[in-house]
Amino acid sequence: MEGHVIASGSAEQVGHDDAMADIRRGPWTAEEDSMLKTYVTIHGEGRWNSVARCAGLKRTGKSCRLRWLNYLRPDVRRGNINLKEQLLILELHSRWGNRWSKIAQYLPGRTDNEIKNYWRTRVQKQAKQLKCDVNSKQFRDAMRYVWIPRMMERIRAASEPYSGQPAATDNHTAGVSPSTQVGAFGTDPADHPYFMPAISGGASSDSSEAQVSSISDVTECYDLSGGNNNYPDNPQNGPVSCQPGTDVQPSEHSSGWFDGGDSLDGLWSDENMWFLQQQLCDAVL
DNA sequence: AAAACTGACAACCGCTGGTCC
DNA sequence: AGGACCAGCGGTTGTCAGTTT
Repeated sequence: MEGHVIASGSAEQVGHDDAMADIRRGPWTAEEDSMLKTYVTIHGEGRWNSVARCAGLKRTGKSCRLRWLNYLRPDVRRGNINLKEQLLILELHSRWGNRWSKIAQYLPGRTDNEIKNYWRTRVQKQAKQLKCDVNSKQFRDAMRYVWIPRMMERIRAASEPYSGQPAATDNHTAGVSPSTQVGAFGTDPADHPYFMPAISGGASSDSSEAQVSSISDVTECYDLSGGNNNYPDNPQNGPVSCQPGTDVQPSEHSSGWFDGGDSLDGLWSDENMWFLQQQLCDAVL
């Protein structure tokens, strides 16, 4: 769809010239993308207002910056967020809350906008299904006791190509009963071989600051790694990133539950939901 | 086949903090 | 000191493709 032109500037950063007179809004065209990309490639990022002006774009500097960072930047990754990335997002969000840009720093190629959208569309949806708030203790427990352990189990299974069970086969399809597949992790996170200390620390606290371990604990303990040091806070011991080359990918024979969307659906089957609600009720009582 | 609904994602908005003059 | 400008952040909305009815 073509973007439209507005007659007057928005309140944001009202400029001192009349460039605001015909600012385009809405979806970017291929031509605009090309103009912006060419300009930034030659002149570099920054000074977005002048980028917009000098590149001949009838956009705000803000809009140019956003388009570049979220879409045109060469290293931006597109496509489904894989399990490792999902796990990292859950972990980092449990620590920092809605600090999307900070979280995005640990997922190279992913933008804060993408992570924010993931959280809103996938994670909040599950909270809604459980009839609890995404920030509630109940939902955090659900993540801790079921969601994250299952994700880690899947990642582990995928990293062991043939250890008795196909790496990319859901327990449903593998014929494991619902009660077994969930119950195998127990109700005590400490029972679980992949229990995450970082998250357990805040178990009884609503404070996201409470008893958190270093980021490196998470990935070092569970070896999500592919070996990468691209971490702003801790370049030497930072968490292992989700580089394209180290993604957990479905095998040729997989049923595809490693693509972003399916993985969550599998985790939140009716049986799992029932189990979760039972657990949550028990926890409350 | 078409309308209604839903989910995913792109884009915008308001606000905040930093820098410069 | 304080105003103007700017970059960046997080929340929200708009759009569109896919799905369901």
